Amino acid sequence: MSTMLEVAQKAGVSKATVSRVLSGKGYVSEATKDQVYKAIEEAGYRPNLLARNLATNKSECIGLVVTNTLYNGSYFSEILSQAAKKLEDNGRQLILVDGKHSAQEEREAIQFLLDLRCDAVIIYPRFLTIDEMDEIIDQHKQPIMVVNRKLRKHQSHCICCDHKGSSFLATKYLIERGHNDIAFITGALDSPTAIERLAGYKDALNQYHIGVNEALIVQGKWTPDSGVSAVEALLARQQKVSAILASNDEMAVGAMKKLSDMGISVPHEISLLGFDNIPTAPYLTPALSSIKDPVSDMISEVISRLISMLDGGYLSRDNIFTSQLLERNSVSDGPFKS
Amino acid sequence: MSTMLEVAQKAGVSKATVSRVLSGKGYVSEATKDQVYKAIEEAGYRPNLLARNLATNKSECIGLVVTNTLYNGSYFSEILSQAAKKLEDNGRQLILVDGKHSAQEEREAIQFLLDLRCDAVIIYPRFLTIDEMDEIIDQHKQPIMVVNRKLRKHQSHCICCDHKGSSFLATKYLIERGHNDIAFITGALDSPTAIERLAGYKDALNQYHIGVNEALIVQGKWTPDSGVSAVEALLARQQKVSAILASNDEMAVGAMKKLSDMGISVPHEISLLGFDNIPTAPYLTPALSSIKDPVSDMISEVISRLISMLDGGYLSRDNIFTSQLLERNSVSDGPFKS
DNA sequence: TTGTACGCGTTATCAT
DNA sequence: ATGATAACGCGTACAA
Repeated sequence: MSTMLEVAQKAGVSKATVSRVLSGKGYVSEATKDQVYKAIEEAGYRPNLLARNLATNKSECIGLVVTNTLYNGSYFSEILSQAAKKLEDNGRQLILVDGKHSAQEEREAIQFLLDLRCDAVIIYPRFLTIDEMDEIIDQHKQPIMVVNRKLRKHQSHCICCDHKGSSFLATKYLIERGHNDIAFITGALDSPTAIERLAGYKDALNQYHIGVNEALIVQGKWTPDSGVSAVEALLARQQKVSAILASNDEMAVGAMKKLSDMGISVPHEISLLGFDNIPTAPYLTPALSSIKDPVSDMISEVISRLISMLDGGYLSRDNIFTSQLLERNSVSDGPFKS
Repeated sequence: MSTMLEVAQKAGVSKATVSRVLSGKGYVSEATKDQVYKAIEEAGYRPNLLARNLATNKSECIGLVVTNTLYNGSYFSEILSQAAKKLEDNGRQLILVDGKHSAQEEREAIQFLLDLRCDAVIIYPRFLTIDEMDEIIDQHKQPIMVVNRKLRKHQSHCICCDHKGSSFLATKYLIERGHNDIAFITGALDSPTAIERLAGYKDALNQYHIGVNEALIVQGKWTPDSGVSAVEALLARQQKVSAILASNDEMAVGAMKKLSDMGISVPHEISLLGFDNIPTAPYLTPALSSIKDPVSDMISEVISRLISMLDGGYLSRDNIFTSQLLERNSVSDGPFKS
């Protein structure tokens, strides 16, 4: 690992000059510039980012915290893909660290990124509460953006979408197609998203004067397997069911698997809806792709915002993604039979 | 951002003492220890990792480079999940950076990680050649481990598995069930993995004296959509087909979608196999889950090795994962009908 | 047991 | 246009 000093000596100049050549800041003659470049080449020199970042207190990279329980989600790769691509265009590096599985560890992950002097950090939280995050944002100078949670205090530091509204629309869609007995598979209920989607379902039923039948609501855990179990539980309850709305695609896939094992052809005898739009799900039934995954859109938006904060001035929009997503989430018709 | 110096002053001691308290190295009396901790608390002090790493030339974290074209793969989340969990137990941080989409950029990603002084870096390469990687490993002191590629020179720095063998077994499985007209959907042929799987297919056919019919081989691109296209291409060729082997699950899913659109029930009229074992695929047909994804196993193994290199001495096993995987890849029976 | 002083590799502010 | 030199925040011999 050769240092700047070695390069300087090889080139017969001072450290300062080498630094100028590398940064492009300050005047330096073409002649010495060439010498320096040659010396860099010869020495196989690489700037030490730690030293540079220590001196400048910047790092040209932004951090992302995701709890590793979410790594399993099929849409997770989509998130990363989005984020990396967007940042790439901006010349910054995305670095991902694991939020593990507790509020404390999510906190530490954020700290780790900040301790590395990331220019900003994005968190897709799972355990931290809104108030905790508001507090964390207060305590740090670097921008900290929160995805999929509506903060109380720092509204411009978060971005979220209307899960309740989407769920409402999905339910409404089924109702309008003549379904009165719509079962609902929830996500894990420690998740705000799960709760909101459940609320949207209930709202729609109430609004159409159908009424909520608790026996039609079964608790899932976001996984395909829990979708299978959910259908089993549903059957055990002996309820009449003409449609099932699952809180995400993976559970919908599991549910469909179970139904199909029992000889029930999904697109015909029963309607089945999921959210998210994971890569392989569209091939299961067109109905599944009718609602787009909002998460990657949120990531995309948050990065745009971050970039303009870091590069441009400090404009602080309020979070407004809700209405746009609601619009997009309108359910398409598709070859649906009830 | 308070510094160590501030803490020292608050506690009425020197920087060195604070440093000792934090690191646990060297003697320090309980009394001053308490004072220091109190001062740390009051100041809300956080060690600056850049400074620390710069001074020690270590970082307690290891880097992972994955080309973002692979982010889309459904098994990608599995890789991360594995890696993060394993490292978590070891008290290290995993940081992921994007290898983007060229050899040059993969190179830069590795450099970035090294420049950050990661203790080691793992690369799941897509564009770098074996020789280039051997050279990179030569040039750096930090361990650089390569996944899914067999290096020429640094055999102990890579880990791979026998894609050809797996493919051979899968093909053999179909042959033994009476199939003589087995179509094969390749992956993108710029991928060594794709080529090896194709080779395994051909070997099996030859070994059983069935002979390779080029008209039954159709080129895919790893995606579900390309699986659909592949089946379409196959049909256009008017060949007799009783089974299809796809080079990964996503293409298998696409293929099944197409077949099912045409009214062909997959488990009955035709056999369909994929690799990988992605989360939602098992629900499509049991056949798809018959061959396990080797990638996350490789990652897991490489991390184990890395940990013993970093923590323990420098034992250098040769890469030997092949045989184990071959064993595991044996195809299960499942409700398969030909 | 604690403090001093120097080094880690850069950047940045002065002079020159 | 270029060169000293002081930060940046921390670790660590060495001395006390």
